[in-house]
Amino acid sequence: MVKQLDDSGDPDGRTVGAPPLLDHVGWRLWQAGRLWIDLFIAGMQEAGHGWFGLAQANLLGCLPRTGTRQGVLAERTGLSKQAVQQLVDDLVAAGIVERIPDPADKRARIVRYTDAGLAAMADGNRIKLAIEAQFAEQLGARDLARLKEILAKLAQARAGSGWPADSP
Amino acid sequence: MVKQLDDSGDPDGRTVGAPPLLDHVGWRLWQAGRLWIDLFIAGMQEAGHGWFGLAQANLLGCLPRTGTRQGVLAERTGLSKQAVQQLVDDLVAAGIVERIPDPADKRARIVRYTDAGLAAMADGNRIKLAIEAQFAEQLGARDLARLKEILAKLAQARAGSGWPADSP
DNA sequence: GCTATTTTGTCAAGCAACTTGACTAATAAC
DNA sequence: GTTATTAGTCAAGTTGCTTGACAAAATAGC
Repeated sequence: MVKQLDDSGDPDGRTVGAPPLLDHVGWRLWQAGRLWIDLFIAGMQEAGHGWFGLAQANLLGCLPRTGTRQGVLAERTGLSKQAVQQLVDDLVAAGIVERIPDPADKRARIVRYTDAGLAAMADGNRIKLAIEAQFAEQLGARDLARLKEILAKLAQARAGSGWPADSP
Repeated sequence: MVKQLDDSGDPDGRTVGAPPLLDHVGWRLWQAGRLWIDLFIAGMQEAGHGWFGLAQANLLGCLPRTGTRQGVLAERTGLSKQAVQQLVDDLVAAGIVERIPDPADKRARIVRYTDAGLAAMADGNRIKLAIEAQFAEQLGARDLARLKEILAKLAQARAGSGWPADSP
C-alpha cells in the first residue's frame, strides 16, 4: 500500500519550471481499480482462499459458471495458452476447477468449477458487496450510482473491441 | 486483450439455478483501470519507450520530478526495497533515472530523472491526454467530468490511509 | 566520547507469473 | 487420404517480485 508524498528538495533546481503535474483521470482510474482488486484479494485471503491472487482473479473473471475451454480462457484473458494451462493446473491442484472432456471435440477439455470452486465464488460475491458498501459510504449513494452508470457505459463502448462480459 | 463471451453449454445442468451474475462496480472499475494503463503502456511503447511496463509505471508514478530516496519509493509503491532497487537498476541502465548522493545522509542516495527520463515523462503526458480524449469521445464531456469528480472524491477519502498523490 | 541499535542501501537466492519454442493428438479441408 | 489447422501439453527461459544476510552510516543512551 502506497504512502503520502514527502519529497526531498530539488538540490540543483534542475526541475524548477517543469510542467505542472496534471490531474489525470486515467491514473486515478487505474489506482481506484487496483485499490478495489487489492481489497477483493485481501478479502478472499481472509476468507481462507489463500490460492486466490491477481492472476487467479484475472483468469476466473473470464470463466463463466458453465465452464469453458482452456483456449477460450486464453483468448479472453489475453494470456498465452501455456500460461492459462499452468494457472489451471494450479487451480485443479487447489481443487477449485476440474478439467472434463469435451463431448464435441476429443482434443479439447472443458474447465469447470468444482463445488468448492463455486462455494469460493459465492464467498467472492459477498466480499464484493461488502467492498461496494464501503465505497458507498465514501462516495454517497448518488455518486456510486453515477460511477456504476459511467463504467457500464465505458464497458459498453468497448464491448465491440473485446472485454470480458462479467465476473464469474 | 480480452474477448467476448461465447460459452459452451452446461452439459450436466449442474450450475442451473446458480445465483445470477451480479453487476459489480468494483470489477468494472478494475477492468477500466487496466484498460487505461494498458493503453498508456502501449502508447509509451509506440513512442519508443520500450523499457516502460507496468512495474515501471507503478514505480515512476511514485517518483516526483524532484527525485526522492529509494526507501521512500519502496514505501509508496508498497514494494520491498530490494524490488525497488532492481527496478531502479534497470531504469538507470536504460538511462531514465540516476542515483545521486544525498548530501543530508551519506548512506542514502536520491533517485532522480535524467533529462531523457524527463523527456519520456513529457511524452507520457501527451499520451495521457490522447487517451483522455478517447474516453471523452465514448463517455461525453459531462460523464467524463463526473468520473473525474468521483475518482477525486475517492482518492480524497483514501488520502489518509495512503495513496500516491499524483503521477510523475 | 563510545558502545548498541536502527536505518539505508546492497548482494544473493528463490518463487510466481508469465513468455516462446517444440511436440502430440484430434479435427477439418481438399 | 494426404495435408493443414486446432487444442492442449511439455520444457526452458525471462521478469517482477519475495525473504534472508550483510556493510556502512546515522542515532540513542549513557
